[in-house]
Parts: sequence; C-alpha cells; structure tokens
Amino acid sequence: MISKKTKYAINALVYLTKHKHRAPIIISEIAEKEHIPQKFLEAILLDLKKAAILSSKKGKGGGYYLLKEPSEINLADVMRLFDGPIALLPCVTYKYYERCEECKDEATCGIRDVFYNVRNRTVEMLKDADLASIVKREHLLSKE
Amino acid sequence: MISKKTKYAINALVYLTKHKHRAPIIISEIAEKEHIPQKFLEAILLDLKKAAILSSKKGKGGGYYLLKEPSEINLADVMRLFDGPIALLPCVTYKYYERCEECKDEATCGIRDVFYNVRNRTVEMLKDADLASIVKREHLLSKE
DNA sequence: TTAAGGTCTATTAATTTGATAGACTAACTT
DNA sequence: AAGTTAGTCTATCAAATTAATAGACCTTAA
Repeated sequence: MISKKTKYAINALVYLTKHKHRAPIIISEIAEKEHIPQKFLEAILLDLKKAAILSSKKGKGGGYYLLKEPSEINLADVMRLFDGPIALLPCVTYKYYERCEECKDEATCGIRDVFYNVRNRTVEMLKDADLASIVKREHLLSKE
Repeated sequence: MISKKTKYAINALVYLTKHKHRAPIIISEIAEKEHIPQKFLEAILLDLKKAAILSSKKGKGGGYYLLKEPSEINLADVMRLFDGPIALLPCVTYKYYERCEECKDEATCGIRDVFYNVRNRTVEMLKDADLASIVKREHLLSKE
C-alpha cells in the first residue's frame, strides 16, 4: 500500500493540474477540497517544491503552482519521492539496492526473477501515468 | 516492499520445494540454511500450516512438509497471507476494500484507474509465480 | 505596516515490524 | 515408562515508521 503522504501528494497534484488556469492556489483550499489535514499537506507540498515539481509564491495572492508540465510529472516519481523504492524486494531496486544475505547467486535466483519482472512492469505503468494522462482518463471514463 | 515475514516464508517454501524428496524437514534446518531467526520462522511456518499450505509431524523424524503441490502454491497467496492486500490503494483491493473519503466518483477516478491496472497486472504475475515455476526459472537461468 | 500565506522545528500518538523467551504438548525410541 | 526430539502456544518487547499537531517565524503584496 502507498502511504497517505503519497496519496495526498497525488491528490494535491491532480487538483493543481485541474485548476492550473487559476494558479497559484493556496494550501488551505487544496486541504479543504481534498480532505487533507492542512499542516500535513504543508509538509508534503514543501517536499514537492524541494523536488522541483512545484513552486510557490508567498504573501497575498500567493500559493502553490506546478513548475513542470502535467505531462512531465508521473506517479513513479511521486511515489519514489515519498515512499522510496517501488520494487518489492531490495535486490531489484535501482537506487536502494541491497543484497539478500542468504542469496547464493543473485543471477539465478528465481524469486528475484519474479520480483524483477513485477518491478519493471509496475514502473512502466506508473511512468505512463503522468498528471495529464490521469486527467484525460477521467474525461474518458466519464463518457462511458 | 514486502515484509521480512513474507520474504522468509517464500524462502522457506522454496527450500521445502527443493528438498521435497527428504520431507519432512525440521525448522532448525530451514532456519540455518536460509538465515532466518528460528523463533520467527516457527511462527511463520505455523501460519502457513493454518493456511493449509504446509503440514507437520511432531517428534523424532518430524518436521514440516508441503501439503499442496508446488505448482499450486503461488506468491500472490503467500504475500496476501502475511502482508495483506497486494493493491497499492484500498479502493482497488478485492477483500480489503475501503472507499476514499474525498472521492467524488470512483468510477471516473483517474488515479484509481491507474492503480487498478497496476494491481491486476501485478496479481497476474504473482499468481503465475508458483513454487514449481520458481524452481524451474532457476534451472533456466543457470543454463544461460 | 498589516494581513495573507508559505517555512521551519519540534513533538507526539498510534501502528506495524521484527524478534525473543519460556512453558507446554505430541510422538517416536529404547 | 522414560527420555529425547520436535512442533505449539502465549506473552512480551524494542525499534522503526506513519500520521498528525502545535507554534513560532519569515516574505511579500497592497
């Protein structure tokens, strides 16, 4: 399961995408509309800012806005930012690699092979899921 | 990431599969060979027994053995047993379903759509990964 | 210069994870 | 029947992680 932090981050980003034309948008609006504890959301948006996904303006008329294009922000990146690796085993991660102590030969480990394929397919799907495509899906789904 | 409990369970099951001809096998042997804390492993094997995946014999010459055929034990079932749902969001699980409070319409939620597809593909791959196929993969990989 | 709105630091409660200890029960062996 | 082997059950615990809250502080627009 992804953490609430990641879930909230995704919700906030989708909200910002849908209201891109009214940017910047203040934290309290996002918190209220998306049912996120405001203080918790502040920390999340700050992390997204540090990751150069969002930017902000202080003072009256300020708020948060997308720094990148919606099509350039995908769920794989967001999930990695808050929850770390997407892989289900440390030995099939890219950046957080850790060897299994009991593993005799990684290259021929059948378990690793399974989780390696799962990871690759999952990352593929999450990379495809950028903010623009998520909003687009909603339009498609509501027409069915 | 899967928990150590799940990882240990998988390792123990693969070990039992590879040494099926010598069944039953005592806990201490599995613990030692797979580098699992013995007491921890006892609880794990007990859970697998309750799930009717393993069975055991007490006393001298006793130990644990597979109750089902290796081809009938897959990683999806094992993971669900110890870590619960495989899905990354509560709203796309089968048995542990929970609605997102802020969600206006689940049927048209773009985020849900992504995670729904990820879940389905992941479960598919993990169901394919039964113990027999894992051991088979190892043989194939070592011949490359 | 004042109100709006983001930033930073600390703290905390709850939950989950990983692990350990010890008493107890069942079954095989002599 | 006694002794040994091996699984079972109950309780407990430390550490890590997650989710959330509080409050002081800094910036900027009007």
